[in-house]
Amino acid sequence: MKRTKALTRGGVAKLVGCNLETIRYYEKIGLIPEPMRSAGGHRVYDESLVRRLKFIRRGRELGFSQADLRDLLGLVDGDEYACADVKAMTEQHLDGVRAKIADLRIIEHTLQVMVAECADTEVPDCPVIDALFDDDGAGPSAPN
Amino acid sequence: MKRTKALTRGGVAKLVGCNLETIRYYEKIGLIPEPMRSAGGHRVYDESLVRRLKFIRRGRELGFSQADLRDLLGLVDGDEYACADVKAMTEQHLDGVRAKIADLRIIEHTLQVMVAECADTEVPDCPVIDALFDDDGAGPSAPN
DNA sequence: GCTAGGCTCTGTAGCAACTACAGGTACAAG
DNA sequence: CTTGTACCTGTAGTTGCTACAGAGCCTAGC
Repeated sequence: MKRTKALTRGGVAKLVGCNLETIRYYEKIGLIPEPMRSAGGHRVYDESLVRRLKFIRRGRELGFSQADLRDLLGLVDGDEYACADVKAMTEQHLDGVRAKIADLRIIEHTLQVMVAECADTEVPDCPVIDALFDDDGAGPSAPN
Repeated sequence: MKRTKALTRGGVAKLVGCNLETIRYYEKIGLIPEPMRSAGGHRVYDESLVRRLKFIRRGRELGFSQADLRDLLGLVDGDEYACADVKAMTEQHLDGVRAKIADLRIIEHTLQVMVAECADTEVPDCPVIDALFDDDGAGPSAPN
């Protein structure tokens, strides 16, 4: 009893919840394998690809880069992946996330101070503009 | 007494602390005006451009997009800018920064839990991988 | 069986925000 | 006057997608 009813790209996109072009893109960059084709050349997917795509999308949601995911999937694709490796990668990624949060908090604070200085009166100079012109080094380590 | 000793692009880059190609790029996208040229075609800058570039770099450090900066600079370039507008833009940006922080904190928490579940023993399944395969909706609103 | 429409195919270009390179020219120091 | 550095131009690469055009497939209704 095969219930797989020939998943199309659009169907997969709907199941996974991503843009259908994203699937072709992931194929191009090698995150997912090239699927079977119908007689007319249309892609035909199976459940395992949906699973893989969900893994990728979830990883992306959590901020893993394509390179990270390539590594993680490489481990998963192996017969037996090293749990310690996965943990190490995740911890490293976690460090990156924390660094980003720290940077953003500095930015938040700086912006907050800038806004707070605005008296909303008709002062000749805008404190926000002044703050932008004066580079007093309250910037994060790596912007964006 | 003019002390402006014909700033070159490299000199400006050094003063501002950015890549020299960035300057040409900002010129291309219209964030800075096209400068004077020497007889041989080399760009010649003055102090006002350095000031403008520092403004842009500082804004970028604080996470303002090019579009934001275009708007801010548009206000500054006007004879008299509306302080309230600047404040509104900054507040809006601040909201965005806070949203990003909130998202990253969710990610941080999720990753932390994933890592914590790793017992570092030889369990057959890796909890991190499992967590990535199971999409239980602990993702942020806007990834990246 | 046939047709209309919707889906999918391909390659390519675009977004942000830069960075880097190649091949050629200007300029400044010695 | 030569040499070496800095600059000039256009273009391509980065990450992570998204959108388009023009063609071809596929299927549901008749």
